[in-house]
Amino acid sequence: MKNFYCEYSKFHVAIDCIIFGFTGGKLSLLVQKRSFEPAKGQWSLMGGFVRKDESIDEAAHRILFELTGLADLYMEQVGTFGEIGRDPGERVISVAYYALIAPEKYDTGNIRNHNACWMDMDNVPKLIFDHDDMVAAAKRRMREKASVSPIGFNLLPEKFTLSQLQSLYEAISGSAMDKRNFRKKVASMKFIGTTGEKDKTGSRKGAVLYRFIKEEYDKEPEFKIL
Amino acid sequence: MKNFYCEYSKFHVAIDCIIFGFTGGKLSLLVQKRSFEPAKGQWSLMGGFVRKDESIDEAAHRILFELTGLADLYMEQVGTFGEIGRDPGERVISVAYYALIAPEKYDTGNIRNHNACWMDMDNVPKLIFDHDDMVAAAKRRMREKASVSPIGFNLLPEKFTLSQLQSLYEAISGSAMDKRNFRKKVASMKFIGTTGEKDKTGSRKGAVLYRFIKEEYDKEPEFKIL
DNA sequence: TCAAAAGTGTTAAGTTTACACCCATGA
DNA sequence: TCATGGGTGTAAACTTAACACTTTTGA
Repeated sequence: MKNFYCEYSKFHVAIDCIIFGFTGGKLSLLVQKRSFEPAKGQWSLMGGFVRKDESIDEAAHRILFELTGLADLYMEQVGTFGEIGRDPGERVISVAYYALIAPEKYDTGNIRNHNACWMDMDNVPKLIFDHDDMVAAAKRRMREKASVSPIGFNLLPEKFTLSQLQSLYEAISGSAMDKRNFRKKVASMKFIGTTGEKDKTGSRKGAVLYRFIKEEYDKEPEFKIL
Repeated sequence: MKNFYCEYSKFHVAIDCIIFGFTGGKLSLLVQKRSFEPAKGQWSLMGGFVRKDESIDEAAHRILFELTGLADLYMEQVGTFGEIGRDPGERVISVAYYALIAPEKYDTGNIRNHNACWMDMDNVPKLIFDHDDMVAAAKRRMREKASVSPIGFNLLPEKFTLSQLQSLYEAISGSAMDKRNFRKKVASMKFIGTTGEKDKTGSRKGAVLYRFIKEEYDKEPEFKIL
């Protein structure tokens, strides 16, 4: 026997990316008008096929880079979707990843080139195949992770106000929070510190700008919000 | 263009199963001596390749059935492992699933036929390839899920004592619990009810046997232990 | 009769929730 | 001067954690 494996079937393996953004107090999703058959012209997640010379994580980063021009996005695998008929074109097994992208990093030009656009999270059109399931799974996973790990900062600009931070977590959890209780909790987190600067764009009074201090978090990596 | 997909690479896709058991107050793992190259004779997870005519979930159930003879095990996908050199034989992308198996269901004969055996959880030998990573990920996922959903009962016999239940959750969480606090919590869960029977094997006095009442749980599906 | 596991309540500490007003500023 | 978002503390409700002795019974 030269190679035990060769008698088994091989499959196309794809990556699909659920790309979350946050602007104007709302979560949004980056979706794409599909430019090839099957389902050409319909809305879908950004995706692509895994190549021989890359791991699946590398493939996910490459695909995301092609669309956004950004190489260092926070990404996490959600799960793999392998129903037989999920892609009517041909059997494809697809690994879903979610990514978090900060508004300051949006490269509108690059995104437009790919027929992609941001859609308000609770107003996403019907997507092709099982992409709606992928989005649902990604939301669930992202929410769980965000409640227990400081990944949310990847959705905010480097410097942010406490009101922004609160509205982010309200959007993630889908429920309103008490301002004073929220600020009390933030005050107890040494890894969220003031920059000394003020943001005057959001109010007449101006709000203090805070930042996430990774070095502090790494000293004592505990996080619990929501 | 006849088929847009055909220019892309195809991959072997495998399933690897992390099979958890619980006996004698300890979690255990079902591992297998590999009967083919590469890495023949070394310890590995139970696995197999996905076939053309089945979804990946179906493949996972099939593989588990071949080993255990059981069709209705609790299973959940952990994640997909796709590093290029993870299998030195050939490029294989592998989807890991964990399964929970109750001691009363152990079919020792069938398991032996597959060169498989139960290993005490914190005494598992070094496994091939990235199987140790898979086990670590599965443990993490199983613990998280078990703390918030009543999947643990899949590791117990139909009828169990409160001491058994407590030692299960101690094993899952890796930390001791207070007996009175634990029983208080259990008492507040309407979906854990007494059977009226007693188990005399574990002590002279005998302990009341309880059971998980799915119908009750479904009425008000909330669970929080640990 | 005694060893071994089963069973049983109370209190203190900590956490979470609810709640309302003053401040600073630019228009 | 006033409309707008920014900022601040306290008390009650609830949850969690700590803790030790009595019961039953087979060997």
